[in-house]
Amino acid sequence: MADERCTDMGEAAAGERRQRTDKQRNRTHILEVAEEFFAEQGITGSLDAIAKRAGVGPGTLYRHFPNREALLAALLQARDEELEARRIAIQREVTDSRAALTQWLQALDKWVTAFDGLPEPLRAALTEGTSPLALTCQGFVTTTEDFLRAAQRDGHANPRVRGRDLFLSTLATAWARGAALADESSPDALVSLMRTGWETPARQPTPDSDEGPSAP
Amino acid sequence: MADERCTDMGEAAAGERRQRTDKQRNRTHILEVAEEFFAEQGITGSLDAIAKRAGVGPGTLYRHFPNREALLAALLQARDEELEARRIAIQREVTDSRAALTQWLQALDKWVTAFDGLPEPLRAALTEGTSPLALTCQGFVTTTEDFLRAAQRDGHANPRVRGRDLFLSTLATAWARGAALADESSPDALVSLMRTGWETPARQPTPDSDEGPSAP
DNA sequence: AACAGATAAGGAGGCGGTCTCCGTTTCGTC
DNA sequence: GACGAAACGGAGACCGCCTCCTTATCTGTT
Repeated sequence: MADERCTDMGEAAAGERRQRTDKQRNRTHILEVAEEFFAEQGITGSLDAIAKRAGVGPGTLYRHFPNREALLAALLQARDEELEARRIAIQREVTDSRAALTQWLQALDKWVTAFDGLPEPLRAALTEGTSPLALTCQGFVTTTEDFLRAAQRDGHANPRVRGRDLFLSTLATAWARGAALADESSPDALVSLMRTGWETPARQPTPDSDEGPSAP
Repeated sequence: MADERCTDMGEAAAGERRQRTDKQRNRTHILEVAEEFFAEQGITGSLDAIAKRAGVGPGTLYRHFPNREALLAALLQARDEELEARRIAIQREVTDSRAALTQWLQALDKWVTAFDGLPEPLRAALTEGTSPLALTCQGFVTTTEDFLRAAQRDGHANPRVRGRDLFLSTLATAWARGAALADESSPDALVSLMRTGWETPARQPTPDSDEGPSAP
């Protein structure tokens, strides 16, 4: 999004030298290998190991992707586009705003679960803002807000809930799924817990004051 | 809980030799230092650094606490007792089962937030079961189940929710709080989202089938 | 009080991970 | 082809976890 090294060939803008083909090739190959590697071992696997498997030196890997987050961001970019496409599809096809929000959250959940351990760096990106992942996240928060606003307008969602809360919840749910308490029913349970949380605007929320703890 | 090295002095059971006083002293001192250290830097700080700050060699630290989890577990033990006391207090004083569950969840949340980054190893302990933290967690899940059952009996809680889901949610919420999206309102928002999830048993949950995604 | 045996402390060092620096190679251009 | 810029490779610095073996310390006994 930010720069154009994702364009197919490294075409120089003006009279500048063209990007070297070996660089492009290496980049692509590293990404392929990393994708496979992260899919196998989760995102905490050794970067040097990825370099080795890709048949390049560590230096090469780190020149292309200065750290794990950068690599992750590049890897996620393709999926970003998928998700964006999904967003457009939902907005075009799904007229019921409640169903639209639900489907968007499902899509988001799937994106967030692309690799094992992904929620952690995403959360970190959210706070630090310096990560290459941060921008993407922010965009999806905004999208979530759009869907949410529509659902709220139609009375399908609790008006006090915010888009970022929903995004964070999705992240947290995906994170928790990593545990699942050795029990496959928990993931669904959490999702529906969260859904019940945002979905019903009908009931008056219980006043907070009536059961504050007397102990500190 | 499992062994008795928590007894005040290292009194031997039978004709066995007494525990050396320097060992006891070191253990205590390491714990003090670790508590301070984790409070400052979160639980991911270097263990060697703790040993250094405590003025002992790394070997000494690792003999007392074979890994980070063991150290954490020892550190948490005092707080376990606090939480247990709180449980008893709630069960004794709070008659309304809904308020009791809420207060218990608050206490749990506080315990889980004792140190920065704590939710992560707790979640891991939950799945792997081999961790010294696992037993404690399991106990708290059970307690949560007790409170929840009571609330469900009185019609205050959704009967489909399970104790472990609530525990996991608490964990996940605490985890998310680490991010908070640079925004102090999110933590509360998540907690209330979750609460709305378990609290209302009145509404019939929307059938899942009506809005499944058409896309894969 | 001194001794002997058990017990614990200390810390060097192995391992594996991240990341950097610089000599060498490869590529695009003239 | 030859030249210069660009990219590569990998040795190695640094750090964190953890182990192993030597040395120091403590405890119960004579």
